[in-house]
Amino acid sequence: MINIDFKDRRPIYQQLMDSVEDLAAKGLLKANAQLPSVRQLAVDLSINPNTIQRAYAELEKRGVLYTVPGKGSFLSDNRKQLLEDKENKLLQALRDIFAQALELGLSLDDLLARAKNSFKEVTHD
Amino acid sequence: MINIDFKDRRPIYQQLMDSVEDLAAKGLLKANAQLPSVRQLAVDLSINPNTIQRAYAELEKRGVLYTVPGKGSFLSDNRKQLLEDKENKLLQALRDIFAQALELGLSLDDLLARAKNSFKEVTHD
Amino acid sequence: MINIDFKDRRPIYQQLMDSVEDLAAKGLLKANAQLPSVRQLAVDLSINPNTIQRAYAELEKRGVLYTVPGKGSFLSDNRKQLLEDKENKLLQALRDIFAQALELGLSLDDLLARAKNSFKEVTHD
Amino acid sequence: MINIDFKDRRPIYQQLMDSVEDLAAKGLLKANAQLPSVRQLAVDLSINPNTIQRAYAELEKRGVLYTVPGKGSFLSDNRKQLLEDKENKLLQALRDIFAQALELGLSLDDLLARAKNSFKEVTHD
DNA sequence: GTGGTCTAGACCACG
DNA sequence: GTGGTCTAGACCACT
Repeated sequence: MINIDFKDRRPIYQQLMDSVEDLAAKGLLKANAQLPSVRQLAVDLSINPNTIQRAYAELEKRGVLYTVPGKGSFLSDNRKQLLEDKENKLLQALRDIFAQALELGLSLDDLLARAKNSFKEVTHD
Repeated sequence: MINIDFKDRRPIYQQLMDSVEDLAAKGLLKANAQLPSVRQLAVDLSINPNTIQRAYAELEKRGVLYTVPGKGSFLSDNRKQLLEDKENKLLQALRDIFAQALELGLSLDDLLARAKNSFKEVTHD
Repeated sequence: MINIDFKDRRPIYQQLMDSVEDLAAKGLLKANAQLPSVRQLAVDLSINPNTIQRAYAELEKRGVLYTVPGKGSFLSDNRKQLLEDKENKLLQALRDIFAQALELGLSLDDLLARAKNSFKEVTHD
Repeated sequence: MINIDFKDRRPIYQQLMDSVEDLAAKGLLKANAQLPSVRQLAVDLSINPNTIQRAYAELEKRGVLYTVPGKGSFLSDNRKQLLEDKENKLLQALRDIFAQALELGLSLDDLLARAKNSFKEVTHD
């Protein structure tokens, strides 16, 4: 369910956070479900517990999960908010791309059409 | 022409490289035009000369510029190649966004339409 | 009467102690009234009996309640003392706030007036 | 300027954050001033660099400081915002106290008057 | 020199 | 068992 890519430039704790957020946003983890314990996940992923701890702590500050000391970590009930946030990020990323295309003098519609085509090819597998 | 943002997360040498590439891709710097000397740019931007040196060295390795010992650094004549590269990067970025939208169950057309709309509003200034 | 908030940062045994002390100070629990048994409360609140045990033990150490082996736990007759303690805590908290306001250069009277106003608004329900 | 109390219950990194925020809010540290380096402060306070690093990282996320990798950490220019935040925290703390006093049946004006009096005595030194 | 990440291992509080 | 904090020491990227 959670994969770490050691070749990825992003730090491990960041990859972890993204994984958990994705799982939550996609609904693969239900609200109030208990997450693997820091130590267990550390063993499973062959990662130092401190690194897991850091990811969980940041996710708690962001409201993605809540933690009950001595009991464990549990997913928050905010999938809707998560989805909204991710949607806004995608929108902002698109706008940034649009701006760059504009500056380079590229046709936006042409670019989008080509992106769609090559995307379909890839996902036809 | 070249601005450095110290609060930007990207390293300074990276920002420098991006700036030069952008200027070249947009045609604001012509082929074979002489670039500011390492020392001059270091003074202008209040940056360590080593940092400028690194950026120039990387850009030379990428073929964006060439250096004539004792004379200075000059822009290569490869605007076409640069534009193509940037276009491919944008396409790849779009495909990544498409994939994420798909995973989140968002409507791609809807997302694109909204991005276009909010983009137009912003750029109507 | 007693509520536990698992998302509260305070440990559960602490929340329990605070609840009992509050009920006693407010007079909602009379002197010598019998408290729920450890087992009963553990079931009611879905909490580990050890946690209840710890809270009761601490409360007994503080003189808030007394335990008759084989019969149960009963509230001590010290509401006056409890009230005084809580009052002193509030006074100390106020003094701390005053000190902080002073350090930040805020007007104490102004701050108090605004706190009163916004407090009244909230409690006018 | 920065003191750590090992008897304090608050974790060290938390004390550190509070200290820096206080210095910034009180204006004892000017905007864009460079903070001691992680390693230097670690030596000065006899604390592990990781702990300093953690405090600085959190302060950066809160916008209290910004960091230029390879150069150092610098105070952000947001004293006004900091002061406002601290003021709101004090207001909220006051409202909480008011609510508790109300529940205990204490006279708010009486409580405030006594707090003021005892506060003056202490600060008359 | 600077900050950022990670590991290993320890100790504490909580349930 | 759980999470939270801290130390020691290492390595990396950046200036």
